[in-house]
Amino acid sequence: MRVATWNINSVRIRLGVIKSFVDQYQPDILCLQEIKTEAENFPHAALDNMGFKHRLVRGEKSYNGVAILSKVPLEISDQLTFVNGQARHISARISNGMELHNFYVPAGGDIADPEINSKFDMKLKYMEEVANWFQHNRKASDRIILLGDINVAPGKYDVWSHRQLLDIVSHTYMEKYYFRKILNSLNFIDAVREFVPHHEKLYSWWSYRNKDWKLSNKGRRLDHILITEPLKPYLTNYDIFKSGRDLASTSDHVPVIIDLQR
DNA sequence: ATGGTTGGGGTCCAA
Repeated sequence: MRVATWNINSVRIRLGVIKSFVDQYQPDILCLQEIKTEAENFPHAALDNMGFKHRLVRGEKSYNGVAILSKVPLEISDQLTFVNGQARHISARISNGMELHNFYVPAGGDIADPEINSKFDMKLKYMEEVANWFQHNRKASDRIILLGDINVAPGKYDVWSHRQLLDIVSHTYMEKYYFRKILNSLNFIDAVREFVPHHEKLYSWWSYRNKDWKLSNKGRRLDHILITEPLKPYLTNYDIFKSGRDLASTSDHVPVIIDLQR
């Protein structure tokens, strides 16, 4: 089973690039973040035509919003709301006993100080509540996938320059502390790093604000797929659709993919 | 130190 996560930065304007990705990678489950639409305006027909007969959508107007698109049946699970009422989480149970949690963690604004930037404060609190929820409501022996745009680059080699980004939101010690708390809540495994050594640079996002994203290559790994220990034996492959960043009118994030083989 | 770009909705906010 192939599972992918993609911050799509508006689902309605990206149907073309979603089709390109789906044709090339054939994911069984595609989790989207930042769909930027209310559920009633979600482009169900177009995604149904791409083979996703099962869809769970939690949207809001203009901002945020998440969706799970699937070729295999889904059963809606919790829709968690932390810190504020925003649409940043949706989850589903899959027939083989797995539970999938799709998150869009707050970006946190520009200033990395919770005292003067309420958005950064909200991000830290959000991550703390995610960690607490898993610790209290699930077990490390459960089969759980936690994925999405976590908006944290946790490792030195998850950013283009560790030194230059130490005080930049997404790579501060505070955010890395709470990322670690989420990992520790159920002993999650960072699936992609099972395949790529920690000293190799790896990104899933490149800003729009560069003339040539590939030339400057100032990327960060903000999108993650975490799995609990019972799923580790099934993890056979990963991919990051880096060339997708070159598609016309695409998101600033690219899809991150894993394969779980039965 | 600053500005660079994108999307949504509505003449600005969030990323």
